[in-house]
Amino acid sequence: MSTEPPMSTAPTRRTELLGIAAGLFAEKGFKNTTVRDIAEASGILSGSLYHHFDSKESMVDEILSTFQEELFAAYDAVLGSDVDARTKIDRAVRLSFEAIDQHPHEVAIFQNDAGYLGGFERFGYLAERNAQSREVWVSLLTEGVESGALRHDLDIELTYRFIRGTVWVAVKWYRPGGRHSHVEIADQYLTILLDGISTDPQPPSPRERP
Amino acid sequence: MSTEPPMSTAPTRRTELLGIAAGLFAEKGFKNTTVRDIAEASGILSGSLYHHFDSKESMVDEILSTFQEELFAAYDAVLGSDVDARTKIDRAVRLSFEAIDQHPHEVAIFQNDAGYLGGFERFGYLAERNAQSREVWVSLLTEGVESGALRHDLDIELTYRFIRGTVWVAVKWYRPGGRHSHVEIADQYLTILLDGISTDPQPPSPRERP
DNA sequence: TGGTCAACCAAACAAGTGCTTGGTAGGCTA
DNA sequence: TAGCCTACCAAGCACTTGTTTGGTTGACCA
Repeated sequence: MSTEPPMSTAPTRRTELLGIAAGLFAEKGFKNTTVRDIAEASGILSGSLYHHFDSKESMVDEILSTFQEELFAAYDAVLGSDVDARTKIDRAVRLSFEAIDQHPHEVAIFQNDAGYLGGFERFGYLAERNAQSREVWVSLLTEGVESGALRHDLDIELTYRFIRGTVWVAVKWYRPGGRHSHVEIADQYLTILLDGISTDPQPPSPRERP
Repeated sequence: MSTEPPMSTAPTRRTELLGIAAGLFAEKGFKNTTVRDIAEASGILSGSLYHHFDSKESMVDEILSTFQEELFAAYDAVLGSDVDARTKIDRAVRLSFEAIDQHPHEVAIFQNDAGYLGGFERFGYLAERNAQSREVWVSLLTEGVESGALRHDLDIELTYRFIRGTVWVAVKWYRPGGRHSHVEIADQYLTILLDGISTDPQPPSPRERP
């Protein structure tokens, strides 16, 4: 928004600094990260940051908006693809875990600081993206129920919230290169989400309580 | 820790202030809430808070430790109860959603600020409680698999993380007195968790990818 | 050789931060 | 009535915060 990002793929100092800032924001939170922290991690003084960015806020802004744009383009591609509902849900889940794998800092910042940042007018797009995400999932789940792939007694709103929560919270414990790849995690979650953890699946009628 | 809490059930000024602080911490985060915010919401000046507490940190400390003690006592009761594994899991899930209903501020603070606070020696018990929570769920799930109630191919560690994520993240959208009661939410989640959202449950073998 | 420019330094400023200090009003009790 | 205690005020201190300003360095280029 402020300075023109370069078209080349070579990382400029600007993008380098953004990466360092993203790591700190993700680790300690936006408010808890000082410009002096960012500067020190970059090997410069805090004032020098203002040669590249006009505020600390504009740093997160650029980090988040860039990421969100990419992410939602991917969601839209899934939503518009010509496959059955179950496959779309499968792909959307995998897409999310893949985003956590490839952009853990950005996801963490959004997960932890969207509430605080959303209070500023400048970050109004965060709430919009949130609504957009809801629409994507609700329409996927609705399509699934109507096509008969998903149980008819599903509360779509709640199901969406469950899925969203489980998927994105994973950024808190997932570590790239750790015990499970993001593909394995998506496999496991999809199995549980679609078929449950129980050995004796019961017909989709209200279960009795123990 | 500092001053003796009263035994009576009548809310003293101290507990009243703690409640106000908890609400602000939950809404804006610990670091983003100033002692002047708390004082203003309480109708006093910031310095007057230090008649009741010796630091802002000790306020969250008391808020969190009190809650955690209560919560884990309840978990221990479930773990030690003489019922089958599936019932225990059912109860543990319901217990968690009930905690969100009755202590939303405390849960939100733990959810949002445990990472930051955990860095201080004083809050080491947060990590301990985390480990304790893991042990509770891992033993519940293990018991479930061994008793044949749960699929034998479950990755217990991942399943625990999925459950924990879904349950506690609900504090971000759940509102007491809202569209769904915490009991209804627990019903829905247990249905999905145990039996899945799919209409045609497949045998617990590795599913093919689309 | 002189000019331009990105990248950075050194030093400061104003606002906000948690917390301290000395004092006071009013109720309770001996 | 005197003493004590809880709850608070008024004012400030030391420090941290994001940000600004004017200047410096070195690479590149005509």
